[in-house]
Amino acid sequence: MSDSLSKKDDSIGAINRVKILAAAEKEFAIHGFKGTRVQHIADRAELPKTNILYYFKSKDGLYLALLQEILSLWNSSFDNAKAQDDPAQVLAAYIADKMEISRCRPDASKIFALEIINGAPNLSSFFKDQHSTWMNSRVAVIQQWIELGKLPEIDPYYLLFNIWASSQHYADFSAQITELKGHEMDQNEFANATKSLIKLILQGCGLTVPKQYQ
Amino acid sequence: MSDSLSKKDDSIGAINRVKILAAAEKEFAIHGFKGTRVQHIADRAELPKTNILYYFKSKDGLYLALLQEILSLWNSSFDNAKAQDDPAQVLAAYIADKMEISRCRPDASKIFALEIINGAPNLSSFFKDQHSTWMNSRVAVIQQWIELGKLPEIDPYYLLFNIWASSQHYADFSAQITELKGHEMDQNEFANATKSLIKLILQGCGLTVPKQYQ
DNA sequence: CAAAAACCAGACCAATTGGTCAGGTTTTTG
DNA sequence: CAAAAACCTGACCAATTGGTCTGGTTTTTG
Repeated sequence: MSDSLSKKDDSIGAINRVKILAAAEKEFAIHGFKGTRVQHIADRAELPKTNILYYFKSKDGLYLALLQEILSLWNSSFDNAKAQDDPAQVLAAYIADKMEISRCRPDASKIFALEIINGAPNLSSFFKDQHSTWMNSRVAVIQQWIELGKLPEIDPYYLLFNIWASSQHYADFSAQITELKGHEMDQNEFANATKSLIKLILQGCGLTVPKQYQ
Repeated sequence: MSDSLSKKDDSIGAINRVKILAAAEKEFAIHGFKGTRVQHIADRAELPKTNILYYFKSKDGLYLALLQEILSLWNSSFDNAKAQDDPAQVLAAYIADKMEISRCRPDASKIFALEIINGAPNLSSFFKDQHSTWMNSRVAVIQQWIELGKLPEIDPYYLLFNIWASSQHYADFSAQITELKGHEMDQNEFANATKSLIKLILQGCGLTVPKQYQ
C-alpha cells in the first residue's frame, strides 16, 4: 500500500500481487476482459481463485490495477523534447523506445490496444486529459521544429499516429507476423525492423537518419 | 443459400441476415466476441433473440459468418501488381485503398484486429495459408522492383507491415484519435491523412509521390 | 389452394462464473 | 508472547446468458 512508488517489497503479499498481475496480463491479452476467467488467472499464477479476489477486490479491480501499471509504460524520452533538440535524434530514439516496448511487453501493448479498440471504456477521464495535454505539448514542439526549419512541413498528428501505429503493430499483430514470417521475430529481427522503421519514417519526413541508428 | 456470390436477394430471410450481420459487426467491434450479448445484437437488429439463433445456428456461427465477410474486404488492386508496374503508383493506390476501408468499415477493421490480437483463434488455417501465399507473391514483386532498380533497397515485410499498421490505425484506434483531436475525423481529414501517409511512406522508400496523390 | 418450407417468438433451462462467507493459519508487531 | 493484522481457501450462491423446444404464422411452391 503506502506508496505506489514504494521500494522493492518482498512481503508475501507484494510477491503474490506481482505474480497475479503477470498472470492477468497474459490472460487479458489473449482473451480480452470479458473472455478472461478469474480461475484461469489463478491457475496461471498458481494460487487459488479466492486469493485473486482477496488481493484485488474484484475482476474489475484487478483489470484496472493492471491497466494503470501499463499506462505508466507510455512515458519516454520524447516527453521532455524541446524545440532546440534535434528532431532526427529525438524521433529516432522515440521510435526505438516504442519498438523496445513492443518487443519486451507485447501483452501490455495488446491490452492497451484492446482497450482503445473497444472505445476506451476503462480509461479514466483523468488519463484522457493528461494524454491530450501531453499531445498538445508534443504537437507544439514538432510545429516549432517546422517553424525553425529543422523539419519539413508535416502534420504532427499524422506523424505521431504513424509512429505509434507502426511500432505497436509488432506487438499487437505478432500472431499475424509470426504466421507470415513462418517464425516468431527474435531480438535480431526486432533490431532490423527498428532500423527499417526509423529509416522509413525519418526519410519520409525528409530527415537524415543519425549514424547510430543506421 | 445456393451461392455465396448470389445475386441480390430480397427475400425476407436475406434482408434479416443482412440486418443481423450489420448489428453483429457493431456489437462485436465494441465488445469483442465474449463481451457481445446475442440479446444486444437482437435489440440492435430489432428482432427477437431467437431469430438470431434461427438464422445463424449459434453465436459462434454468426461470428464466423461475419468474419468471413470481413476477410473478403482484404482484396485490393495490389493483389495483381506485377514487376513491370510502377511501385509508386501501386503502393500509393494500395495505401489509399486501405485508408478507404478504415474510413468506411472501421468496425470490420476492429473485428479483424481483435481477432489477431487474441492470437487469431478463429482464422481458419485455410485463410492463413492463403494469406501466406499472397504475402509470398507480394514480397516477390517488391523484391523484383528492387532488383530492377525501381525501388531502393528495403525489407518488403517491414514495408507492408508499415502500410497495414498505419492505415488500420485510423479505424482501430479511432477512439484515441477522436479524443486527441477533440472530434471525429471527417471525410476531408481522412483525405489529408491519406495524402500525408502516402507521402511519408513513399518518400520513406525513396519514391516520388505520383501527382494525383499530392 | 393445399402442403411444404420458411419464418417467428415466448417460455424455459443448464452451465458458467464472478463473487461471498465463514472459519481457518501464518506472520507481524507492540 | 499475545494480539492484531495479513493471509488462505473450500463451500456455496445468485445472476447471467447461450441455446432449446414447442407451437405457432406467413410465405412460397407445385
